[in-house]
Amino acid sequence: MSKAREADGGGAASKRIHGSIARKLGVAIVSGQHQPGDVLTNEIDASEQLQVSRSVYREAIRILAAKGLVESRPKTGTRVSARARWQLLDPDVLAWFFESEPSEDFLRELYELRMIVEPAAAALAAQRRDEVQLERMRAALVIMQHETLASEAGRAADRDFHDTVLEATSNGPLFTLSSSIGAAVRWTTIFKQRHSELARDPMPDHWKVFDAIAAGRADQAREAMERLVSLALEDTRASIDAPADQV
Amino acid sequence: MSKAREADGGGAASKRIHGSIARKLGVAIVSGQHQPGDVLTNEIDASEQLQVSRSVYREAIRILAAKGLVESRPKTGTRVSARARWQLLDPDVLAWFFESEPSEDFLRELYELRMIVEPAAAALAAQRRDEVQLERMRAALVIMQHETLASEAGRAADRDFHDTVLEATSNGPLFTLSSSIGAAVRWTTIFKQRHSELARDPMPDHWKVFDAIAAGRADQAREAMERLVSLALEDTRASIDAPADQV
DNA sequence: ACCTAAGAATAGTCCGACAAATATAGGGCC
DNA sequence: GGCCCTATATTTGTCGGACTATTCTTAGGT
Repeated sequence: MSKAREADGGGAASKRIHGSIARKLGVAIVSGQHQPGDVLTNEIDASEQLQVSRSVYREAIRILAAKGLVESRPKTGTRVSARARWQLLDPDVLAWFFESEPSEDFLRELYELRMIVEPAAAALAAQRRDEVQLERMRAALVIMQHETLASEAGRAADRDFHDTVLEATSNGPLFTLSSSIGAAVRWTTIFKQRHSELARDPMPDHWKVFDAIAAGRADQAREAMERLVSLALEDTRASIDAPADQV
Repeated sequence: MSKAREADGGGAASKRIHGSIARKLGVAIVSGQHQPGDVLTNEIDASEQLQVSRSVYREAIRILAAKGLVESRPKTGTRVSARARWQLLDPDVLAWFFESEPSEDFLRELYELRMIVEPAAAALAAQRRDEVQLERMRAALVIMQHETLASEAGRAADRDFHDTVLEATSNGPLFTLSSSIGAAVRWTTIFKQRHSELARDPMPDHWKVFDAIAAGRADQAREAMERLVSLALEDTRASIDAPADQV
């Protein structure tokens, strides 16, 4: 599982060298390979081992520090920060988590967050969405229905739907969570698909959310989204507990 | 208002030069001085204007890029990203916002987020808190009661209480929001205090939340926290709408 | 036993050069 | 005349090395 993952691994962060170094170190940290408190190899040796210049290595460290994963001080060196300081909702950090088979606990916690945020967001979206957003939600669900979650296009449409709901809240900080929730949706969906197709058809739940938002019924939208997320959680949990099909 | 602000301005990020440059640019961006889409001065000229080496300037840019504020590409240069990409919940980004008088809309959005997250967190905390966390909440409230929100110690205790509630959810991603919500609490409280003391005594609301969490009553904790946040919102709104006392 | 000063290790900063990427403009071809 | 392709200029990206500032540690002095 430490093999190159093409889902997003070659994507945004790893075009430049400093980005790929940051990703490599980030994955090593969030996967527990470097524990909080551990001191990293000093810049000179580390950059030598990684075959990059010290400048590049330093820029990678700056990225990690900006996301709360490490802290640097002269003489002491660069050490992994306490987990409480990690920006777990940062899209990159989240992506790094999912590059190395996250723990079941972590998945559960993410679902818990979705369970808090998404129903409330759906309620706000029902009150504030405009026609353009509504149309985008509808289009996303249509694509999702045709393509199913087995294809990347279908999964992208799923994320697009959830993103647009967040966007329709007209709440900037809340919308920031869409990249986090989107990441959670993306990876957990892949987990589900990895096992047998015992997963239920997700479309009826999605349409109910959409209809409520379209009708402007906040409470109904909240409840529909609650059902959607909790059912998704059940499916994910089932596919984790179940003996793997193709390991 | 562009004067050095000592509340946290000289604190964590600005000891090293690259940190202070990142902060300076970050503030310029979130305050609208550089609009999304704008291209920043090229590295050579910019570092010259700022009187720092190009390496330092580049590390500052890496920090901003890690937080989603800018994107760099050869030939095109470094440009301010669309607002939707900004990691608005990052503690540093939030701090930069509050260094330059955030808009009323932004405050309202943050309260809306608190209104979604904190009641749910209180409910979870009621079910999961351990004795140590309970004791820390109690101690924080005692300090808050003695010091009042007029002193920094009192405000720190207030933040500590809210932090501990988040922590008691035993949910890592959720706890990540504590630094964001803590920042919101910190600055909005200062706003309230800036005006006349028409603010209500916040202690009864806080104690009700505490009692519910101590008793393990999830629903009661949720409702108490809902009241607490919505009353705080009212106070903040009132002190913004009211003619300023000392401008 | 405690305080103080010297030393060592590390990140931080600076500089200058070259490489890679990419948008743009210009020339050649159809 | 219009389109494609190539050359070029601009900007970030990468490199290597030197020197500085910070701070932990250790040895020495009181």
